[in-house]
Amino acid sequence: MEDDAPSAAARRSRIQKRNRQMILDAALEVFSQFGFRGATVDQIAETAGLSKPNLLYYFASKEAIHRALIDQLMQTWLAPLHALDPGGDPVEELLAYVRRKLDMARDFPRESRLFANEILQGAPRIMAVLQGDLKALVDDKAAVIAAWARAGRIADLPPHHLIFSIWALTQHYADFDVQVRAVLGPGHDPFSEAEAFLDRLFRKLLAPAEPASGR
Amino acid sequence: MEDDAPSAAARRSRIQKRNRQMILDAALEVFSQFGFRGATVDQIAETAGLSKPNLLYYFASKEAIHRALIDQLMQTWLAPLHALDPGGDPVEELLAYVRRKLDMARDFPRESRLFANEILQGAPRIMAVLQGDLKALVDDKAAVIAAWARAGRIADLPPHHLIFSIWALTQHYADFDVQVRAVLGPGHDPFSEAEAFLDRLFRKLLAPAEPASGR
DNA sequence: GTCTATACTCTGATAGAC
DNA sequence: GTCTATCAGAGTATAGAC
Repeated sequence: MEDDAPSAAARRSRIQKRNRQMILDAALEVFSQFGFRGATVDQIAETAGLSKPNLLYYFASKEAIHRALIDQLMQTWLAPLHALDPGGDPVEELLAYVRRKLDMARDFPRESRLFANEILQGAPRIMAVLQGDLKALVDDKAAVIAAWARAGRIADLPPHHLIFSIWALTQHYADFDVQVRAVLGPGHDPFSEAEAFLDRLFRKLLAPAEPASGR
Repeated sequence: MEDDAPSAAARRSRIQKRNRQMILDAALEVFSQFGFRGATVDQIAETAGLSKPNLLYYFASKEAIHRALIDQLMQTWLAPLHALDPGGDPVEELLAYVRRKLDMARDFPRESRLFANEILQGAPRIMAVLQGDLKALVDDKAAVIAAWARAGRIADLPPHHLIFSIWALTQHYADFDVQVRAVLGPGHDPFSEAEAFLDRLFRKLLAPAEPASGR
């Protein structure tokens, strides 16, 4: 994506790696808040503590920084869903997935907002991934969930929309963080409250209509 | 917010009103996609079919257009929650609220994205509303929901987070529309599927632990 | 590798003719 | 009310000294 065979990353000095990482971190901060067009190289450079030309020594263009960030993001973004184990206990597997997604929202809110910004703008730079890798992964896991439902091990819900609901509910706490905090007021810990709430929500939602084992 | 007592709007000619509305519509299109900073006056003017100076004849600045849009938005944004009737049937009232919000997401996706963009950017222009009117309204309705829960008429869930979940799940279909469609693939109607799914989801979630009337 | 200086384009906004 | 022309400033990116 950026250089030739012997790997550009491998040839980088320690200071280069550190600066690249500082730039990417600063860019994440700025892009996630203002979107691609709303962000400026100046702002990123200042946040990174570098001069603008120096920043552009590391990345050829604003576009290149954004691409690097998005590429890096998409790799980790799909990981939690990937980990959904068809062999595990259905309810616990799905609840664990919810927890992983909520952990990501708490620990990487900027990544979540970067993604949200990209989608809001019509996903110009990641449409291919959405229609390709993401769709394939979701279809795959949706089939697993559908099989669980057919076996009566979880409620019979449309698997794709079930996955959407997990995304929506977890990412909301990252993307709409300021609104959540404004409405809750002080003295709340949104994410720990969300963890308990979402656990109850999905436990109740996923419970099969006729319990396999019951009271 | 913009002129003096005898109401600026009342004095406007038909053509002025029409142009103002065209500008606001174009601005909604552009701001909702790119956010405040990412949008350009040029782009709005072109979308509206006006020259840039002509557009700036109607609105003093880019900021003024955005403010007009946001003011207009916040009025309608709170209406669906306002309509939640403490005297109605709890489950049906909440399901009707979900349906209203989903209808808004389907019919006014740009408004939803404008709001999302504003929140993602830290809500600089609407923080006061969030902490003021919105919080007051949510606190009020949360008390209603809490009372329903205490009476055993719905499940005992944290009311604020229940409201957040309604926002998250409905707005997701507007804000992340391109992702939803990319993942579902062709031949789907996301909103009608969502309507059925969310109805089931909240019906199941809200069902009280021990049914008041039942089999 | 990093900086200063600068080229050049885009953007918000205004002046002034019609 | 609408347009052409234009300004000042911000924006991306590059040249070239160190």
